[in-house]
Amino acid sequence: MKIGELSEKSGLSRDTIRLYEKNGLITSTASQSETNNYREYGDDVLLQLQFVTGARSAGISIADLRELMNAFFDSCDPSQAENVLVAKIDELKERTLQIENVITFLDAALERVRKGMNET
Amino acid sequence: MKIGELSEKSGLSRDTIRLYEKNGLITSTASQSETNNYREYGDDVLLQLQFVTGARSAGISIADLRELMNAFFDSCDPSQAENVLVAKIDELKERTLQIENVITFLDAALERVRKGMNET
DNA sequence: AAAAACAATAGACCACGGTCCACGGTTTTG
DNA sequence: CAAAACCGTGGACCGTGGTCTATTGTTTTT
Repeated sequence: MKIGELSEKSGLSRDTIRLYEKNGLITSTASQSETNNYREYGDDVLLQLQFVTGARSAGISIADLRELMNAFFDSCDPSQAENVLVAKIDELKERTLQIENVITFLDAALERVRKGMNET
Repeated sequence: MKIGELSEKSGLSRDTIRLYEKNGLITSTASQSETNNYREYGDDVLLQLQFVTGARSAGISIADLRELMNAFFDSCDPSQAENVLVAKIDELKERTLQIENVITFLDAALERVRKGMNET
């Protein structure tokens, strides 16, 4: 499919898709026609974009994502890949801890607010 | 304490502390002396900064944090505060889901990489 | 063929979060 | 007192992630 359709299906703007591709998060196959240089995407790219979108909204940077992609697809140095993966997993677990910390705090605040409302 | 000491204890730069204060995440009491306008911070600010730092590293924006602070301290409209809190909590839970999603994916990738290494 | 819709590229632009710098004032130290 | 260390302010600056625009080229539609 071409970028417009992918944009439609993924919910991302064409610009964002091109940005992701430029940063190596997705790949377009060589264009079909000889007369244009339109990007052509396979269906798998849609799944990849869904993953990327989730990861981005989880706060993972594009650079990190690219590194992860490389670790995932690139078998040239498996022990290196393993290191990257382990490091990122740890980082993400740490992040969830922080978030849960904040949630706990907010829950307490919520409790407090609700009590205050009843007092009135 | 003055900003230098707070910077020392919090591990944040003076600039960052001023930025946070400008954005309403912390508050300094009026300066002691009449001749200067140095900021003066209470011990509680250190705790607040720790919270802010955790929240920031969890990917919560300064603007959101300010909103949360307002919801927390400001009792002028409790039901409004409650709404904000509930919304943010939901948002954070959603975020943890996304992160766990990514972790699962990375765990699978890790597994795969390790298998590949044994094959050799 | 002509118009409309789509695509590529480059570059400007934006918000965010944070750092750095230059300047001038204040306090502390020796 | 003099120098060093500290503080405040304003503005420039930077990287990140994304959007918008202008220009040009291609495909599709009528």
